[in-house]
Amino acid sequence: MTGPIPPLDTTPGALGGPTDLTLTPAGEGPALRADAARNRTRLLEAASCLMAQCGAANLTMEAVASAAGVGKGTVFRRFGDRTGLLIALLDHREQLLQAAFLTGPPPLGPDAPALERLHAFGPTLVRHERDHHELILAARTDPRRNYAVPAARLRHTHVMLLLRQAGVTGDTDLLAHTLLATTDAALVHHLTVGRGMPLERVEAAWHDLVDRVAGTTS
Amino acid sequence: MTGPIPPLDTTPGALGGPTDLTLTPAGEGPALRADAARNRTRLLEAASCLMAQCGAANLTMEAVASAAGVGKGTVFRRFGDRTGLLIALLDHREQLLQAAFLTGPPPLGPDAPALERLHAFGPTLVRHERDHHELILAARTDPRRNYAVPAARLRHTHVMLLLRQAGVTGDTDLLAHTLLATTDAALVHHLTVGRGMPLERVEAAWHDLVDRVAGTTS
DNA sequence: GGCCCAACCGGACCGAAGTCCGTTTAAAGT
DNA sequence: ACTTTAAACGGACTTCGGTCCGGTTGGGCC
Repeated sequence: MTGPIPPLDTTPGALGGPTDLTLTPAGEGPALRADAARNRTRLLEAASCLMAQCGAANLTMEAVASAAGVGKGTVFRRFGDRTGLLIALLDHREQLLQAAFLTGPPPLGPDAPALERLHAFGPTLVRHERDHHELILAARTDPRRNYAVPAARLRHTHVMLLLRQAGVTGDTDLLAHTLLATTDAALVHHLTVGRGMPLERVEAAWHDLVDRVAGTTS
Repeated sequence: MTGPIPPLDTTPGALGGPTDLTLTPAGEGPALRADAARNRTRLLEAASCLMAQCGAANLTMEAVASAAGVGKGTVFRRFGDRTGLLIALLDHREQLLQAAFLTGPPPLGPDAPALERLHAFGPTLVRHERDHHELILAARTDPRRNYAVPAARLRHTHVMLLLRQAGVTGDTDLLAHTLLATTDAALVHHLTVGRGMPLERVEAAWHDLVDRVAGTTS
């Protein structure tokens, strides 16, 4: 929290390419030393295992460290902080999602018309967020961080591109943010669990919103 | 975190009425004992003062306690946890905002047509969130909590009502959530600070979104 | 005015996040 | 194979949020 931020690599690809994250899933980090790489996977496995047992909220750094057979300092060196570790775990699970909408089959993948892909993207996201809401919410100590994370930027770029391909004019950048906001894990959790709303209604709202946004051309 | 939740009053009005929070700013708590009430205001003042000096992120419970001349246990008894204290501080600042759109002059207050009020509400919210973003973001440890807080519910109900009064049909409940999501402090901060976007553009996006949503009647 | 109990108070105590620094080691160059 | 150096390692240490429980006090009631 103090000092001018040490080297600190966090997750591989956390820094990403300079500005060209247009269509690549996630660039790998700058190559770790052999032992570091080994420990990294050990730590992620241990964390994943512990989380399955105790839940993401009860995951302690010390427990992860000793389960992986390393010291606590190592965990912090690798992931920066607790949130960094959780984000790394999350990133790993997001690879499948990214593959689905970047290179998968229609209607999500590139072989479908843009508007159709956009419609299909919402429910996919909502379900993904719901399935991992525990981890996602646990990883959200600093809200600012979520927008900076590569996975989030990728989603945003993707939606923005689809909007443009669908012929939507106007501020597609902010429209994409609006659309994505409706799939936020905290919101979905609040609606479905806290207020007992069926998931179908949330999905219907997505389709409705896409129609309202794409229907007119500003 | 364990146990079946003690009495724990948190902020006055934190619990709010059962379900009728339609138009009241915020009900007061169940009347504290004289010394408790005195300490409560002392604590809020001390916290507010310390925050001005060190920033919300560096506010420690112990510092607040000793600055107010009470023990640490007292702070936790009164506000439940750190987040509770921050929310109480925030609630205090929100009174003005609530007064403005519940009983204030047009175009925000009740003497203007619904659609006009809706248009005016966005920029007001965005500026409010930006002005207090430090406190707001610091208070957001558990994202689920933000939707349960009375101030958030009030905003939501307000927008939903305005939408209906403006003749918008469809799922106004979720549309209101969508609109409010675009004024989220973390998002606004990310856009304006992290990406250098002018505030006017965010406000323009609000107006555009209101038009797109209200333009068609589903 | 005096009694009683529920609510309040305080600060010792605990657990976990994050820091620090002396030691060890991978791997690149000679 | 040997040296060198930047990186990685580990665990003691600090700080802070949150809990606990014995002692104190406000205020309704007789």
